[in-house]
Parts: sequence; C-alpha cells; structure tokens
Amino acid sequence: MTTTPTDDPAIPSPGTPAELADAMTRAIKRIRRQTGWRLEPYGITPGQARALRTLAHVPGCETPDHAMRLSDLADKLHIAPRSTTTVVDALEEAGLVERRPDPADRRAVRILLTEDGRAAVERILQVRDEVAQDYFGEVSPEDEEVLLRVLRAAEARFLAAGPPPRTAPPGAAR
Amino acid sequence: MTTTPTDDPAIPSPGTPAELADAMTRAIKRIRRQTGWRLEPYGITPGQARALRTLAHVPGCETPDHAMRLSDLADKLHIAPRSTTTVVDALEEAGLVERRPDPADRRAVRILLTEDGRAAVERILQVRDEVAQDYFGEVSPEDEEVLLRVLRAAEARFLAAGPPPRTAPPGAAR
DNA sequence: GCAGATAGTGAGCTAGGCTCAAGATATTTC
DNA sequence: GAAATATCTTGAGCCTAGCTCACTATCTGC
Repeated sequence: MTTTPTDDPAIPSPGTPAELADAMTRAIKRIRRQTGWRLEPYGITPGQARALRTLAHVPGCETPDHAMRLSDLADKLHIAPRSTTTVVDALEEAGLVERRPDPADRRAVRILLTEDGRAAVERILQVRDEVAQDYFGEVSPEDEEVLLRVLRAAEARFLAAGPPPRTAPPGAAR
Repeated sequence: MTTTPTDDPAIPSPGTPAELADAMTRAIKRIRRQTGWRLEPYGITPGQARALRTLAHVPGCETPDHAMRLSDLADKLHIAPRSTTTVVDALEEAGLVERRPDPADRRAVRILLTEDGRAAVERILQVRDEVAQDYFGEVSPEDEEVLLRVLRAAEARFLAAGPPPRTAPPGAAR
C-alpha cells in the first residue's frame, strides 16, 4: 500500500474508443483505491462494501420475508454461492448482518442487515459520494449529463447484444 | 465464469457524481471481463497483458540498454518487486519476454520483449480496440471528445491534489 | 411417499497479491 | 582502498478472494 500517485500503461492511440476505455479504467482504479482506503478505518473491505450495498438495495431488507437469500446475493455479486458463504460469515462476525431462516423454505437463509449494518451502509454511501465528488465534482452539469447519457446508452446496447461472445476464432479477427 | 449479463448494485441517487462513478464502474467491469475472455484463447492472463503493455510502452524495449528493469515494472504495475518476479517468470516461461543482465548494473535485470512478446502485445492492443469499439463504438465523436476532455481534466485535478489523503477522521465528515 | 432438484456449507485448491530475509552488487564515507 | 551502507532481485512462506466437488437438509412433482 505504498504507492506513488503515478501510473498509466497508456499506449498512444488518441481519440479512439480504446483511449476512452483506458481513461475510464484509470479513473475507476483511482476511485476504487481511494474508496478502499477511506473505508479501511472502519474495518470494511471492498468485498464487504459491495455485499452490503447489494443487500441494502432490496426494499424490505430488514425483514426475513423480503431480505435476500444467500444465493440471490451470490448472483448479484457474480460470485459462487460457496464464496458468498464466506463473505456473509465475515459480515456476520462483524455484526453487520444476521442469518435468519427463510420462513417459507427451511433450506434457505435470509441475510438481514443489522442496525450496525445499516450504519455501515450509510458510511459506505457517504464515502462513495465523497470520493466521486472529489473526482468528478468539478465537472459541469452539462458535461455530466453527456457522460451519463453515453454510459447508459452504451450499457443498454451492450446488454441488448445478449449473452457475451466468449471467444473469438484464434485466426485473427478484424 | 457462468454469469448472466445482469448486474448492478446501483443505489438510487441519479445525476450525482456518485452515479457517474457507478456507471463507469459497471462499464469498465464489463470491458475488463470481455477483454479477459477474448485473451484467454491465447493463454494471456489479464495480469500478463498489463505487464506486456507496460513493457511495450517504453521506447527501446528490445534492447538491454533501454528495456525496463524489473523494479521499474513493479512501480508501474503498482505491485511489489517480489510479485513482479513471479509475473516475469510466467512471461519468460511462455517465451514472451527475456531476462537480460543490465549492462550497467550487475544487480539489475532488464526485461526484453521477445518476438513472440511483441506479437502478443499486438494481439492485446487489437483485442482492446475491438472491445472498446464494441462498447463505445456508437458514441458520436463530439460526445467522445467531451468524455475524454472531462476524464483528462478530472485525472489532472486529482493528480495535482498531491499524495492521496489516505484516511479520514472516523468522526464523520460532511 | 419417493425420485430428483435446490439451498447452503465443509474441505481443499488456485491466482495473485504480500512481507521478510538473504545474496550479490553499487555507492559512499572515512 | 576498505568498510559501512544502500539497492536489486529472488527464495520461503503467508493471506485473501475466488473456485469446484461432495454432502446434508429440504422442497417439489408425480
């Protein structure tokens, strides 16, 4: 964790979509690093922050009837159920979350946010806002709107393109 | 690696810098995943791709006088020198890179790209371009210019802010 | 009421990071 | 010019965050 603030394996190809992707990658990398650092004092790891945000995202997340199941969380986090067990173990250990039997399915377990868990989510969101503000705060509202519009459109197009094409024929493509 | 193309732990706060950061995070996540998948058939891991790009970035990267030292690479990659050794081991094993003694300092080692290594870099850049094109290809040149301008400005401001403030007083900030 | 699917977890693995210490070489200092 | 100190790489060993496979408990369809 001793890093100089310089980094960029940027390759010259200005003005292309690729440069756009590179620039965004650098921005996000810095933002994530900052966020991680600022959450460290609270003992919240990035993985835990992701999980907590995801849990908090569901409406009745304090009631055993509406809170997420472990497997739902796994889906949302894009990690295997078994890995989710470990994440939840840590959160439970830290008292941020509580396992409760699903009233309707005794195999399943619901992950409820505790009081402390909700407080943690607050901090997480606050840190996220602070860091984003630090990074993008000076961006004019008009520019911001352009960015959001473009990102949303790209995302929508990408999702509409259906399941991602996993591989390309090794015989070069152009 | 069996993922549905849905994901977003997005929390409602539309139009704020935070949402911008979230949207970018999602975009970059997708782009990285895609890139990883498309490089898999060539046996190139994301970490190796980063290292190769970084190595290729330096002008005389085929000559023992100008190619990077291992420790330079470590700095650029933001990883410990010891970890870099491992990365270079793998690249050398794959024949993409060659260790050579530094002519001027016999403690040091220079990392030269081999012929195959340069070819790999070509593929990496091509895949990067393809993926970025897939994702941002439909973006109008004007919009693209705005994005690049904003990202560059934000980055510059951020870097100018000096060494990143590692911690915040746990007594809340607002 | 039983056959087969599904939810969570124990056991054990891997990739990609880390630190610490050692060996070889450079550099500085007297 | 010899000694002390600093720097470069790497061996040994550890940690985290993922993974799969197998198992138990439960649910569902027939």
